Amino acid sequence: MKVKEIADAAGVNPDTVRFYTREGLLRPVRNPDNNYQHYDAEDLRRLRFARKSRQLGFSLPEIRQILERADDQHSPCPMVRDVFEHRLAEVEREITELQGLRTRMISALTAWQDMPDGIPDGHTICRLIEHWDDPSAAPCCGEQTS
Amino acid sequence: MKVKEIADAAGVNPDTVRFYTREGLLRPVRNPDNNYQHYDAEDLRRLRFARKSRQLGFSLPEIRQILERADDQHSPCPMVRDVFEHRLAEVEREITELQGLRTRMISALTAWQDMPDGIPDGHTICRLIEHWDDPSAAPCCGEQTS
DNA sequence: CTTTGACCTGTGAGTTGGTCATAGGTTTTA
DNA sequence: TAAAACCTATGACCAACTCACAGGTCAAAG
Repeated sequence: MKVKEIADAAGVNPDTVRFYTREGLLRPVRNPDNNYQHYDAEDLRRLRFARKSRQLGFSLPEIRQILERADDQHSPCPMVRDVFEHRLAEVEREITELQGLRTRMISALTAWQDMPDGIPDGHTICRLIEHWDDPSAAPCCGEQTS
Repeated sequence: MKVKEIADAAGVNPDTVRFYTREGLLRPVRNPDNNYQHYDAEDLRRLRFARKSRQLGFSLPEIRQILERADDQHSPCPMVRDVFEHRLAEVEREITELQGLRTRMISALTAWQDMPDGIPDGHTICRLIEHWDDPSAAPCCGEQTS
């Protein structure tokens, strides 16, 4: 298969195939006549696997690691379970964070209904935002939230 | 105030101050003697405003737009309300998506408890992932989910 | 007076996972 | 035979910073 063929077969952009090849996830053979890359069924399996893994939140280095372990005839699955559980915890943390943000935004919108728009007066840019209370900000001195 | 002073006052990295300055969010005056930037109380207000806006999910171009409107003595608040409501909808969409992912991950982990690890056999890399069912994938031909 | 340390400057690179543009070579189709 | 569709490699671009580098400035301590 040539680049566009494998890309279509997996439903991705041809540039993604080239990118994954550069990253070492796919390993085509090169035709010396025309310098084209040639992908086989194994590459397609790897590509589909990589895409599924991406949907599950794995990073490209993690995926490459899994593929390399599989190449060595080791079962990558225990590792997959491990990374997967970490990823699940992260997803849950993100959900909690977003829900907190959502709650704060809704209460801010409610509070704003009663506030006039106002013209910037040199001390206040937009009181909607400046008077918005951020509970996640440290209430104490010299914070560096980054 | 010099860079580090305003950065400390707002609890951010000095490089962030320089970055925001390059981006036009802050407008210090330059001391011709030593070529240093000099920030005043207005810049500190703008910086704090920008950081609060970032926490609320505004992008830097949006923040710059709000600040420019405030400079022109127009009230940016109606615009803020507008962008804010869009942002809220987006946050809720993200929450829904992450919750769906979480559900699928948990059911996958449960299903995996009963599956053997297996050694890669040239057809399967890791059946944990390859046999994971993605309900968000289009069931039909030639998808391009990008 | 000099040195040390903390600060300042601008520029450029790195982060993540691709996507797009460009310029030039090849193959297929009309 | 010429145009369309493909291939190649390289590098820029997205967001919002962060960090590294090389060189200039300044305050206090020795």
